[in-house]
Parts: sequence; structure tokens; C-alpha cells
Amino acid sequence: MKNISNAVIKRLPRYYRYLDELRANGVERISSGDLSRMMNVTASQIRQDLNNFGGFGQQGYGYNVNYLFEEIGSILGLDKEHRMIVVGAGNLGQAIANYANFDKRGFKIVALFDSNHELIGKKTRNGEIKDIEEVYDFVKTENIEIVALTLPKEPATEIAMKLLDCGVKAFWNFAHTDLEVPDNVIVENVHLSESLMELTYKLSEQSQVGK
Amino acid sequence: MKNISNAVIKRLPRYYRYLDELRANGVERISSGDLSRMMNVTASQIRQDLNNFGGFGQQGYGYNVNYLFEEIGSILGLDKEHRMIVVGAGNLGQAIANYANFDKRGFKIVALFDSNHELIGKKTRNGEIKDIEEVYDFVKTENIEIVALTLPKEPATEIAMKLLDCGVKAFWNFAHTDLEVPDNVIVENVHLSESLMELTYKLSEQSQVGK
DNA sequence: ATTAGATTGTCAAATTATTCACAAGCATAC
DNA sequence: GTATGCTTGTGAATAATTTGACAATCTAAT
Repeated sequence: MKNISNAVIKRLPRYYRYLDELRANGVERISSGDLSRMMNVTASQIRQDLNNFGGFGQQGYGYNVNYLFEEIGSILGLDKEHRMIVVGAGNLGQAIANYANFDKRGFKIVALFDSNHELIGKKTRNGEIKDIEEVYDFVKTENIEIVALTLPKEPATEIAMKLLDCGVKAFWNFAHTDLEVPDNVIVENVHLSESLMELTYKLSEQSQVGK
Repeated sequence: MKNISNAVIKRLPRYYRYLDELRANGVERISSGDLSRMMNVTASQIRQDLNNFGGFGQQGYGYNVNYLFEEIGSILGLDKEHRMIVVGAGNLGQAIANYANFDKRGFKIVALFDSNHELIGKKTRNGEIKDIEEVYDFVKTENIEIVALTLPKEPATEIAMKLLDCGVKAFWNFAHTDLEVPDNVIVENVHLSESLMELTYKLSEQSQVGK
């Protein structure tokens, strides 16, 4: 399989979101030109991106919204169920666990774990919060694919290293650190403070306009 | 001022994080070569990136960690205080408000707002959660620069549009929608579900290795 | 003071990503 | 059934980004 560039992958979820909206509004077909105007990108980029995965469109017609939506979903792996746990059941962990749309996309949050005894036992949509000590046996027996790490960097690093031995294939990492993992393990970082710093960069740049 | 590419900006917070750690460990100087090995990037890229903003290093010596840390901080606008509010005081909003490190970087979370009467009045580190109806007067009188939108897309869009008229200069947008704002207003998006989709793309790609 | 070694800043080359442009081919109206 | 108009897929051109290479020059050892 041809290697797809990261720039393309990063754009797919946005296409998926727009197609979902079009679908919800009963739109049956869309041309790259119309979609490009909606999304503020070039039509050429849309066509080029989609062509990495095959010809989904038809000359003189455009793309079938439903079909393209399903195809992109399948490219993104959303046609399969993904069993996840959340490690760190503070506000952020609970926010993720409670986010209903993940369910809709095939993400099953099977359990939450924490080391804080005030949280352990607390009921959530996804069952009672479990003791972090149980997490290693849990992932071995429950076939867990993705671990969301929503806790400070020191425990996150330590726990992630131990979880590697338990067969976890992917981390969704909210801790402010770069996890070091073998090549066959995926790490997707969400560094909120970095995103906020990009924002303040743009703010100070903005305040210089014309200077 | 020369226009700096987005690719460069996105890397600055990571440099900043590594420099902060070096500083905390008492490291005084660092060469682009050593830093490149720590960070898994090329030394050339580090030098090229930094040179967009001026010559911070010295031949035969490298970079002074403290000085470079401060300089990057100032480029990112972290030398100034930024007054923020959080709109949507659910788990995600509270997670952001409670994140202590933001304070350290000059982000002052002045208040939280919500429309849910069960949340209004609840005490947090940043004062009682206020009624969303009060937000418009609040930003006008309290000189608010950044609004974090941690609520579903429909109310997020509606409230953001009204806040534009109140002089808000930047949105940190967690809602799953692309806000449409004038050119002089900044939107920084954090689309969690899109990040999770990138992860599952990589997972399915991974499972194909060698096929 | 001199010298050997290290490391930057920067120019040029290589690579990657985006946009342009158009032939090929389908849809639709007549 | 034919003609017109639309829209894709794709090869080529352009633009942006990353990497390589090295002269200039600083540090530090003797």
C-alpha cells in the first residue's frame, strides 16, 4: 500500500465531518468545487486527497455523499469497533468518557481508572471508576486497543511503559510529554497547552499588523 | 515583520517544553545537535526555525538554555498575561479551568459560564460558575482576550457570534464546528474526535504492515 | 598567544505538498 | 441518439518545507 502523507490524513476527519453534515441535510451529491467553497480549501486539493485512496467520484456528477462518507469512515478505521479505556478519571478523563459522539463512531469506552481513592468506585456512564492497580490485568483480559492517558506526565509515563507489556497498541496521550514507544505502537498526542500557545502567538502577531 | 510559516509556529511550543525541562534540570547550555537528538528532529531544522526570529546562539558554544527559553516564551506571547473565560462548564470546561500549569504561563482564567442551572453557582478554583446570560456584559467590562468554547456546536456557534460584538479577539474552540469569524479574530481549534480518528487511521494502517 | 575542536547561521539542494490545467468521460436536456 | 455542459482524475508546474553542507567564528585547552 502506498504511503499516504500525514498532511492528507489530517484533513480526512474534516472531510468526514462535512460529509456527515451534508448527509444529515439530505444532500445526495457534491462536487469538489462546491465542497471546496464550503470548506475553504481548493477543489484540487480535495480531488488530489481523495485520489490517494481511489476514484470515488464520477465525471459530470461529482461524489455521492453517502458513499464518500462511508468510504472515508472506513479509511479512518471507523467501520470497526475500538475498545478503549481512560486512565486518569479527573475532569478531563470524565469529559472524554462522557462524550456521547465517540460511541456513535465505534469507540467503546470500557472502563475508567484512577489512583485517587476519592474517585475509585464513583459511578459513571461507563461503569464505576476502577483502581489503577487493576488496569494491567484488565487490558490483558478485556482486549483493549486504545488507552487514553489523562493524567500528569510522571504517572502517565510510568503507567504507559507498563501497559506496553500488556499489549496495548495505541495511546491517546494528553500528558505533556512525548512517550517513547516501539515502532509498532501508536501515540497520538493532544497537547492542549501547545495549542493555546499557538493561539497566543497568533494574538501577538495580530497585534503587530501594520507595524 | 517577515511572515513565519505555520509549520514553524507549531514546533515552537515543543522547543519551549524541552527547554523548560533542561532548565529545571539545571542545564545551562545546549547545542542544536544535542537538542535534535533529544527531540528526534534534525539539528538543521532547529537552527533554521530559531533563525526566523534572530540569532540566539553562538558558534562553538550553542544556545543558552535560559535565554532561549525566555525568548521563545516571548515569541509565543507568554510574557504577557492573557485574560480568559471558559464558556461551557461541563467536565471539559472544568478540566481546563483546573489545569494549574496555565496559570504558570500567564493564562488567567477569570470566570466560567454555563446555561445549566444545576451548574450555575457551583464553586470552582476560579470562582462560582456564572449564568451564560451574564457573559456578554462580563467580557465587555472585564477586558477578556480569549474565550474557551467547551460546549456543543450549536450553542457554541451562537454564543461565539454574539461574543464577537463584545470585542473578543480569540476563541479556543473545542466545539466540532468551524467558526466563521472576521480576519482579525483568531480561532484555534481543538477537535478531539479528529485526533482520535487520526489515531485509528494509523492503527488500521499498522495492522496492514507487510501486507 | 596559539591551536584544535565545536557549533552556529545561512546558502543551496533535495524533497514534499499544493495548485494549475486539461483530456477523458459522464449526466442531462432536448 | 446527440450535443452541451459539468466534473473528475491526473500529469505537470509551482510553492513550501526540510535537509545538507560549509565558511565564519567562538570556546577552551595548552
